[in-house]
Amino acid sequence: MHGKIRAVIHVDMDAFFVSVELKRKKGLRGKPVIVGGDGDPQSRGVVSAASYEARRFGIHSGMALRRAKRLCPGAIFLPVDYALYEEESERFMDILREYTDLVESFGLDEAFVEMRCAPEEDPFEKAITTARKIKERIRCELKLTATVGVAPNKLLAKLATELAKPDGFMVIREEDVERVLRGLPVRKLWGVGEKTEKRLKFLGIQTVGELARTPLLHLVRYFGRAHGTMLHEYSRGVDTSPVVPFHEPNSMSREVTFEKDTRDVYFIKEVLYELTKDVAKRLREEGYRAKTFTIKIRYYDFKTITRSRTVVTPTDSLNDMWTVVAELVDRVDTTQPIRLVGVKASGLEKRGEKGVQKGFNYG
DNA sequence: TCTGGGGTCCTAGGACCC
DNA sequence: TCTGGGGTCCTAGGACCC
Repeated sequence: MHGKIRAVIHVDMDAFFVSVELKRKKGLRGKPVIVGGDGDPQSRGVVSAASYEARRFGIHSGMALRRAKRLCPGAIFLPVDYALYEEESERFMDILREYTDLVESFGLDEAFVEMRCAPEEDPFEKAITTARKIKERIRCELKLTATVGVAPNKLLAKLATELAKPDGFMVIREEDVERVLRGLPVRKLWGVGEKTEKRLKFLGIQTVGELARTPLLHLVRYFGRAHGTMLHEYSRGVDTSPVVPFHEPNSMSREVTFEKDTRDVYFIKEVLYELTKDVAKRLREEGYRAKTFTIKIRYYDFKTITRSRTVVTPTDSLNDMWTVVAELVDRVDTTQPIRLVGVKASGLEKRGEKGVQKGFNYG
């Protein structure tokens, strides 16, 4: 017994931040352009997006700007302009929402789309037709290119765009799944990052096909229940997660890396106060209260610690929050140079909604 | 080489309760 | 005197994603 075949579309904008910048700086087309940090390649920051010309030098997102500069001294570095990309992202999402309300944004430049389908319709054919229209409208109306994937679930739709980039279109049907996954390096699978790739390699597992042949019990033993089960399912192309248009936030945070490491406690407290202020402001703007507060400290050697405290009554008051945060700061070692500090509010509760009554007995 | 900032989810141990 | 099992919450750390 299985449900109706689904068809999920994944849309992924190509080199989004860079492409948006090129719309207002047409002279930079065809050049190695890098968007990241404050635009100064000597500052502490990373690449947020690189043009395909820059990628040819081995530059990719997440790379330190200093290193990118070394790899490609002639590259043009631009500061991140979130407000601009958000605006463009809105236009992108608006196009998608014209076809269905089942649009799940995933960052500014990606989204999953699922069509509602009448019983007599073929969801795959409907999705493919829609996907083509979407790609064309992004090209015409936004003057940007996107890669679009269509597959039976989110996992495979995202994999399709990954394989078809840039400016691509790829369909993975149920009958293609085994063939597509078999020879793929495990790193291409959603949820397999650097660490998991290393551990799998150590176990002699390099391809998704090999992963699929590994017994579930084996994987659970090595990676824990959740992760092991996930690896087992994903290696077979199995993913039942729905397209969810809206997620309630679980946390709100602000953090900042200093240009130079510091041991100045007063300075650290000042910065944390500003970050706390920002988080408090956001909580109030969006109508949440939080009951757990966490500070994060990253030392010069990248060792990172967190200290948190949960209060009984959720709050959005700066005074309450700062009282907790200041107390947490006193619990950390400030004799070693610090490169980053952060503040996080979690355990969020929508303002006006009382917490669920504890011990209430239904039925 | 030298590693952002904003998130998500999971694990593991201890406290506490029934 | 010794021994349960299940559940939830809290804290700290870690992997992963864009």
